[in-house]
Amino acid sequence: MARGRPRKNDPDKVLSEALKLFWKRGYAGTSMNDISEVTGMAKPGLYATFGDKDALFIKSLERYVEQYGDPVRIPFEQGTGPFREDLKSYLNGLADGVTLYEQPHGCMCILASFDFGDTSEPVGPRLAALKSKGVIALQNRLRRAFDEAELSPNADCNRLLMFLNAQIVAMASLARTGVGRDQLQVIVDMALDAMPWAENQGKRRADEGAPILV
Amino acid sequence: MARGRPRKNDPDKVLSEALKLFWKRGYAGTSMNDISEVTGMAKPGLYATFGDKDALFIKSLERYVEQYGDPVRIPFEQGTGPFREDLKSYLNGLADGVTLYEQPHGCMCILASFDFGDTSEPVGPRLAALKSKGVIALQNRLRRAFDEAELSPNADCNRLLMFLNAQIVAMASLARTGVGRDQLQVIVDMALDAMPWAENQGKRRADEGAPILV
DNA sequence: AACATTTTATACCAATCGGTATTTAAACAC
DNA sequence: GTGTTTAAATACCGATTGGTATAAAATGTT
Repeated sequence: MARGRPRKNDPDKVLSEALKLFWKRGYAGTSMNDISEVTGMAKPGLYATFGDKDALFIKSLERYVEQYGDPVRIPFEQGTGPFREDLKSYLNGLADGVTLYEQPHGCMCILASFDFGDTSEPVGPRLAALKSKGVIALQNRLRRAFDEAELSPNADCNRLLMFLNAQIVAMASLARTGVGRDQLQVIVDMALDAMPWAENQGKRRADEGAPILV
Repeated sequence: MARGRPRKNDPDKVLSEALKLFWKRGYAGTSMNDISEVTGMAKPGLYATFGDKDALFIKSLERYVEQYGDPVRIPFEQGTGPFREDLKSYLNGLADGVTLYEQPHGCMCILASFDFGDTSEPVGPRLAALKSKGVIALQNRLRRAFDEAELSPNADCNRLLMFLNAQIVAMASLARTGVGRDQLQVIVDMALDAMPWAENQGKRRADEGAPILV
């Protein structure tokens, strides 16, 4: 065993609880005293273990992405199934992620983006990097689906990227403001139906022709 | 003229500048000292004129909606033109509104929703009422377009309401995180193209058939 | 000029913020 | 046992927060 007085608090658990506090109440709404009380680790211990508040917040963000984002994003990015199924799972997974865990809900990264820009040091740049992982995953999977002819030859991947990203941001934001999982399902379904699937891959409603968002 | 020492600061101008500060830096990020410094009205004057910080914030929210929301929403709700044109003007007006004025951009109501829920007194309920004005306008105009057969008979107005609201929330949130006006145009155009317009009203791209979001 | 009225300006309050110095407790090495 | 090492706990720091007591300045009224 290591020398010295043994730790009372597992830093991993402390970080996990700090994450939840920041996620729930935001950066400004969460004080180091709050974190100390909830985790049981006294303030000097927090500072010795994680650095200052900014550093703890950044570590919380990274942990958030690792714990709640990666398990949904990575299978999507590497998905081999039909793109429509991969995208469906991804969007449903995200809808779950922004509604099922903490209250109030939402995405911690988007919440943080409202407080910090993408530039203000030291949180901004780190946050921008984390957010870009999602956009890049979407971009890669979208491009692959296009190359494999799962999308219409007329599809514009850049515009679709923007559109899908918008649906994701909307779900996260709406969840934060109290909209429930069932309402997010409407967004998921409409986004899927609105995609320009290749002719032979289309699974559109059979009872009619052109209009999609019905 | 009224008795007593004349006012140095016009309360209307003070409120207008307080609004901009809250819009730019959020509730927690804006102190009464900040507002005092920027407006030139000393703190006791602020409290005597507007009440406490919550009251000033609520008045700022109402002023924001009145000054930046109503001029875009009311013409849309009462619009008599083709629905597609009214909606196009509305979405473009909102895209302008969340990018052209303050930096960082976004919608002050949605920003406030991230800090306060729709329930926490005293801001939450007032905020929910302001936000509902937008949803109700959308609902009314959508219903009218459906009744006037500008939308497909198969259209589900409740789902379309959710979808359009999502696009608006997405634009506001993305603008807050730094996305520019030109990128929001993609969302506007795609939302318009994705709507289930009635056959004779459709103004879809002529070069192809079914897929819409291209 | 003297008073009443209203708003200004200064200074101040307790509470909380992020962050730290200092002491005490609990382990291992010898 | 006596050190040494590591972490916990208490108390504290200056700065800032939302909010206010108090007094001075500027007007109209008499």
